[in-house]
Amino acid sequence: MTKNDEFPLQQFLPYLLNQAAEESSLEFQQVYKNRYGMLRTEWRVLFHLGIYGRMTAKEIGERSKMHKTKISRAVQRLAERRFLTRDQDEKDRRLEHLELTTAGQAAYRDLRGVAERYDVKLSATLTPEENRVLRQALVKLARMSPDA
Amino acid sequence: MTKNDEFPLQQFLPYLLNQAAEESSLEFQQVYKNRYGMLRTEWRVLFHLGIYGRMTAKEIGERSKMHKTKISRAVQRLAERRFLTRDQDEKDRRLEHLELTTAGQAAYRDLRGVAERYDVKLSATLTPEENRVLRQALVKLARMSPDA
DNA sequence: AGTTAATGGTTGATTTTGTAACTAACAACA
DNA sequence: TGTTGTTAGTTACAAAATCAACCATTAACT
Repeated sequence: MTKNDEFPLQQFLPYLLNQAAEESSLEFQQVYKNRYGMLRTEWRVLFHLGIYGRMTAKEIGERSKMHKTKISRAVQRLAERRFLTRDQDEKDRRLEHLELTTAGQAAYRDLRGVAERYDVKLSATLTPEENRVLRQALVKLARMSPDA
Repeated sequence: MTKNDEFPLQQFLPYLLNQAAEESSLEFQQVYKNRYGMLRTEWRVLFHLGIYGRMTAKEIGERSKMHKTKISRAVQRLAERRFLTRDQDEKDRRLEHLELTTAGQAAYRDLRGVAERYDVKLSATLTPEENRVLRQALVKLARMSPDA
């Protein structure tokens, strides 16, 4: 009783996207986890600060679409480990400007290198067309602006 | 001090894939969560049984790449809610054959309809080329066989 | 048969996430 | 000034995922 023609689960986009996302994240995850004890939210915050420089938790939330509690906890852990500093805004004391420490910048540069090489490796499994169209389609699905 | 040219985070495949996966899963998640109180692992198990019929937890794990503890707990919850039955194999008493109940089949058919319509909706935001190439590339990245 | 290894599946402890309620600060406006 | 509403960020508690250790059973090998 093999009735495998009922629904193409492997073609269902949310399923397919999750499978591909999980699988393609594994190797990079090993690195930021083993090398710096970071979680996914933490490398994301780290990268935002590394790329865009000094910014507030709110701004990170707007760019990354992560929930503010995730960001709050990631910032806490990164601050404990001295990867970033928190600096209260003088005019609006609700705001905290976050900035990478030297150690944070070093970790960022290191992981950025890993990410760059890993992305090249992943891209190599796809044709040029697949690479181009894939990224384009993903951006649409994530409803993100292509640059940002 | 805006130094946003350092690393194209939005082009980093694991990041992009996760963003797209999360975003594109939200709407479907609302349905299986609100309508049946299911978790992601649970609808996945339900679908596997709905599509392929009677099978064991191990077989589900091989197809879905979910960890066995996730599957074990999903099966428990689905069994409690009478969406599936567990039937011990006579020859190898370690094995349990799982099968959807009538209620489980009804839930599967309902959710499958939702999934089909949702997939059409998602596809509609992409061009035909994007749809074709996207799925093709995702299958490669997920290291899955296209049909299954 | 008896011992050891491997397998299918479960459980418990810990970590991580999600949700909602919360605090402190600011804004708007009477 | 006082009241009400927002906003940035935190915290508390429940829900869920992770990881390793664990049974029970079967397989493999002597």
